[in-house]
Amino acid sequence: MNDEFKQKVYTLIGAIPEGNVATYGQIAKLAGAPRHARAVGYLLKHLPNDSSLPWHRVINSQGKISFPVDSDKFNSQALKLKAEGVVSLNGRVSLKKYLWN
DNA sequence: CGCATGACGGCAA
DNA sequence: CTTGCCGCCATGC
Repeated sequence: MNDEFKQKVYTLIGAIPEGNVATYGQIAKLAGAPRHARAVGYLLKHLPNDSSLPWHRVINSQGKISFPVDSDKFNSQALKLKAEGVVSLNGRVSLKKYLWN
């Protein structure tokens, strides 16, 4: 994985305004690598704790959080999204909230 | 180099 | 709406 890709992904995620969300696929595509949705997931997973990126605004194409519904990760992300006005009933996000569609 | 894994995506049943 | 399967790709062993 090249730095170029990383940088773009980080930039794109950082560019997501509050109240909006984007999917892994969209991020990957806009980063110039259409089939790298999983690579994006990899990057987020290995994100440094001190990173200020709004990773919680990145969800999967099903409009849901990519974590088991009862996990801690899920709860924390759902909480953040809720705090930003993104309706996430049982992990679901309104389609209107997507930034790039 | 081969094989398994995963914060994914799309499609069929 | 729920499952299952398969394609895709970076990583780690």
